[in-house]
Amino acid sequence: MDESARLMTVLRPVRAGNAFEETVERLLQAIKLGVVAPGDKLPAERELAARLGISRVTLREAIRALSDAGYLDVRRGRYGGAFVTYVPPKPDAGDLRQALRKMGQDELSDALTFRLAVECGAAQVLATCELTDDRKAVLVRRLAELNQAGLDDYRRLDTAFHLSIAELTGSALLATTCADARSRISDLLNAIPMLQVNLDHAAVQHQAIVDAILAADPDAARRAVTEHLDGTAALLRAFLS
Amino acid sequence: MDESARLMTVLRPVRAGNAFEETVERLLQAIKLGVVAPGDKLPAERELAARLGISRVTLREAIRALSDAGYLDVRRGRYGGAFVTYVPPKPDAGDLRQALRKMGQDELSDALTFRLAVECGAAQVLATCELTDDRKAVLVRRLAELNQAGLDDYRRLDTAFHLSIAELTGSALLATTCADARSRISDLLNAIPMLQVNLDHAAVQHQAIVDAILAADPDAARRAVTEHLDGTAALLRAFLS
DNA sequence: GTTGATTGGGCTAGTCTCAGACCATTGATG
DNA sequence: CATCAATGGTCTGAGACTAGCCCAATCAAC
Repeated sequence: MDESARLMTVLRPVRAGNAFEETVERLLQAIKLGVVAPGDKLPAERELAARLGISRVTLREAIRALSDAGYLDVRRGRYGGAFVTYVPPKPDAGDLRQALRKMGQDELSDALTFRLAVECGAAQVLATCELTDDRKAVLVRRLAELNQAGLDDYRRLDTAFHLSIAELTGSALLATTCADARSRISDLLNAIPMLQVNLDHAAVQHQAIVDAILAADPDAARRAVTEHLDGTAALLRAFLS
Repeated sequence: MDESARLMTVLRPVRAGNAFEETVERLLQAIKLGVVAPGDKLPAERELAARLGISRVTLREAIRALSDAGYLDVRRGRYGGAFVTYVPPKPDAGDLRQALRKMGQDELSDALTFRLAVECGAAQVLATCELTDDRKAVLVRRLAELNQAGLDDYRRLDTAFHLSIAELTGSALLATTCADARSRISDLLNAIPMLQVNLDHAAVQHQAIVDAILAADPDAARRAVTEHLDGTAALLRAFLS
């Protein structure tokens, strides 16, 4: 709150861990957010190492760790690669309680507040842009895909829908930040039992978000996103008690 | 926009540079945001290295570079340390144009969008919280300090005011993100000539932001922040043309 | 003055990380 | 069946980074 708090904020660790650990986290983020869907493969090692700005040796250590942990299946030879084998565990109230306890109240609160702020910010910015028709089409298509999703694909397409909002603003920084915010709670979201009631609710809220953005009404967009995310947060907090 | 865009977002470089470069950036952020005011000193090397999670050797290289560049004055012995000598250059339209050109249209647009989203998000979250009296007091005090500021202190106290909004939400992630967003354009902001008209305008807008937060009106908070930041963005864009 | 605590300055041995080269495997293609 | 391009697997030497230690300078307190 005072000046020293700001020192803590800015003079925080420069690196979250060593190159290996950070690489594992990044790959895990790509896998758990469904950026590379189950059955798909990661880019080739040489290309991926270049994209991540690390050496092949370090990347391979990370891939090895994820392979050992059962997230990836690595195959050699042409048309080989690191294939994603991870499928999110079935939603389970017990797992959720355990994950919530492991995360800790403060960290959970921080993550939820962070997500609320950046997703609301992204939506209201998008509602302020003059969207081209094809951008509008992307948004509508993502919503349609989500609504047609089966239970197995729901979380992945839900993620895709939410991230699309940030991406469509055209700000890479904002897209990155929203992806980061979501990945911090993706395990929790995946563990929430999917009741038809909740899915119906979410569908209505998703539609409200899209309507507000297409209507260029930032206040409505803000309220719609807040209502949607507050619903999820309330669900999580209910399991915590 | 499509799936490959999301790959770019998530599989971005793990590290922005080597430890030395990242440390220089971090210290520069602390200096330019005024987290350590001119004349103040950084924490002792041993403590700072621990906070930043790097070795003293690397930290010293960074401090040496900033000392050579005229940002710091390093003194040995007890009560010594690395004292901040940097004072923001006088606002200058020519410098601003040069900085804007150097940054590039896309990067500028990204940074401005990012800042708008996260600061709006922070303000509306704060307007949704049930604020304790002392948190309200912090906000009001920061605003008062800013209003009493002379031209030399204005930018630093303006930064302090804006960052306080994010800090008061209690989310460290959000505070960090807002600090990052601001530091990306701090050089530009510092170069904007300070006309009394603009300062008066800003004061009214700052008051509107605080009023909306204290009134627990997130829509009003969102609009007030948007109006304020749009004003700054318009000023910058005017200089770019 | 002398002392002692605190601070920056510097050295070393060891670990992490990297770039680049080369090897081994695979499977579509001809 | 032979080819060959793409891919993972491996090694090496060089450079970056670290932890820990001790030295040198400074200045308030005694």
